[in-house]
Amino acid sequence: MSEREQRLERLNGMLRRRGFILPAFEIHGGAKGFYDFGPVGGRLRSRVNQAWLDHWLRMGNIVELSCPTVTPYAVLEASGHVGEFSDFMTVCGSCEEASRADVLLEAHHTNPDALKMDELQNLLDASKPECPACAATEWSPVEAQNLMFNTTIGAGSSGRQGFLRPETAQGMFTSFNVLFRHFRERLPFGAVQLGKGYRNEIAPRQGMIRLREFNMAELEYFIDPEKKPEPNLGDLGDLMLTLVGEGQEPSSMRLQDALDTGLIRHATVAEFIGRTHRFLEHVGIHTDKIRFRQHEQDEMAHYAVDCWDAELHGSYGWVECVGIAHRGCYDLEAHEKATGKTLRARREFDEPRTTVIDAWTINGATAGPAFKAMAGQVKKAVEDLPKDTVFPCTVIIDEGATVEVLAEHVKPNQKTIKETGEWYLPHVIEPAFGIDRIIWHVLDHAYKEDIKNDDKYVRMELSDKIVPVDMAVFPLFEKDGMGERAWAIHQRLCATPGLVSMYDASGSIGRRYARADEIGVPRCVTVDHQTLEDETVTVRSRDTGEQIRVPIDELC
RNA sequence: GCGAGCGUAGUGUAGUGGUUAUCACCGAGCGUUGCCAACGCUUGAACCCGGGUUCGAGUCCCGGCGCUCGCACCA
Repeated sequence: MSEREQRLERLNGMLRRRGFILPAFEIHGGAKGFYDFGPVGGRLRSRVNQAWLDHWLRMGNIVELSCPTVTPYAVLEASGHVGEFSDFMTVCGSCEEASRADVLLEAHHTNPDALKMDELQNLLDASKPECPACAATEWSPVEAQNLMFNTTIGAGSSGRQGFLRPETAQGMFTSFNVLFRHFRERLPFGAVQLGKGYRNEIAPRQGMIRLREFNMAELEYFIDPEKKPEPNLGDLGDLMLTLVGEGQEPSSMRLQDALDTGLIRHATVAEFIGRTHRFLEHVGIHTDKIRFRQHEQDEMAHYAVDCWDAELHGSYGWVECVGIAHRGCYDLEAHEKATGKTLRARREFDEPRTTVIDAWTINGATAGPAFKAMAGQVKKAVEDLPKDTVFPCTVIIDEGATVEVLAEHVKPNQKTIKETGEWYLPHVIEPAFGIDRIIWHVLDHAYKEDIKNDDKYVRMELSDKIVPVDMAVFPLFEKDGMGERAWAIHQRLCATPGLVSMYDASGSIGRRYARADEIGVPRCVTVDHQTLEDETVTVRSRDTGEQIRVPIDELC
């Protein structure tokens, strides 16, 4: 086993032992792809979440949403997830063998793979294929079976099919009109959401890297595709980043240069790459272990137009932890199509545009009875004819048919249309963060093994911004009133909003410092005899071991 | 999903069908100790689950679950 693998085993053991992250439901045999954040990790996770929220909310045009994790079938069908992630299954009523519905129906349809679920159901009911296992012809209702977790919304036969969401994004897209009103109809703006996402992975691996239930944090940032974003990135532009362009070797360059040379194709994408880098650095990711990699064309998800991943380097090599995707108008358009609702923003023209129409249209009173069902298409065709058309004439309508249009069917069409603006589908830039993967790398990067007295001495060099425990309070001994004094200080610290303290009185003082170092407590407060006399304590720093004496009142 | 290996206290482990399952760290209590994993005593805690073979199973067999790796899948 390599030294890297041994370190990984020691790290994993410590994370379990000290309550950072642990396999879930272990006393029942465990469940693949599910982890608990323990008594230490739970606080770490919420601190990282809060840091992430603060990071985006400071932009000033971002709001936070919280949408359900249970999502109706139709939403994810519209988004493309059902089609992209699903097979349709049905179970034999006799032998309970599961079969793919489209495969059963191959003899009854030229391309059953393309059918929607209800079409498959209808065809299955109509054609009654034989079960390949037992030749029975009774089938259970068709169900979508894929990487999304299935569930039923409501009871019994009145239940609707739904899924646990595979991403938080869709709830933000379906909320677009609410967001648009909230922001006084002015783009750009964004919505963020922190929450659980679910994917029924075939093979969860590598601990926290591939989970079935995971913490996601996504920003959907809506922009006007015709309005060029500010090409000057300001101080973000000076960030030196490791970038891996499509088909290229990694190279280090200024973010502004990457945008100016066209390596990064869109200024807002570049801006978010910079902001993402800052966030990762803020929570304690080592900047020399961050790189941004552009997706290959054939690698991009079904919705993406351009995509960069933030990859972090750790015990599992380079792992993608953030995806920054230019999704175009894919999602809003998809939900528009599926629902018939409008999900658009308004763009006012600098000058009102007037269109003068001086041509022909149909005369409804005569053309209606003459063309009946085709009248609508005839109208469209006639309105496309030039002004100098002479009737009667032959026009070609949509379906390729030709019709004879007489003079009595038409009348001159003269009008002036004034438009002050237009409705358009905004484009979306989406930074999507895998919080668990980021936390894993925060822990991996913070884990330090020093040698002390020939032993490995473990210290988590976590950022103060996200440490699970801010201070630990120790009585030198639990006697002469030192224990009571220390407990009172501990309670006072815990009563300070945003501060977490830990009390520890067991074992020698050195052992307690070691325990605190192992979970990354930045400062340890020790109550000794002098405390009882002058109300001061020693404060010892995690990374230097230095101690200073401070009055209790100045602790917080 | 397929194949291979593995599964013993909180952690790391020993255990070649036969006592009360080994050792270390660890946790808790007491004592000692005036600030960096100290020491002594006491104590806590495990054979993944289920079935089979056997007089007897941690050990052998079968199934499940979990872990690791490879392939496949996914992004």
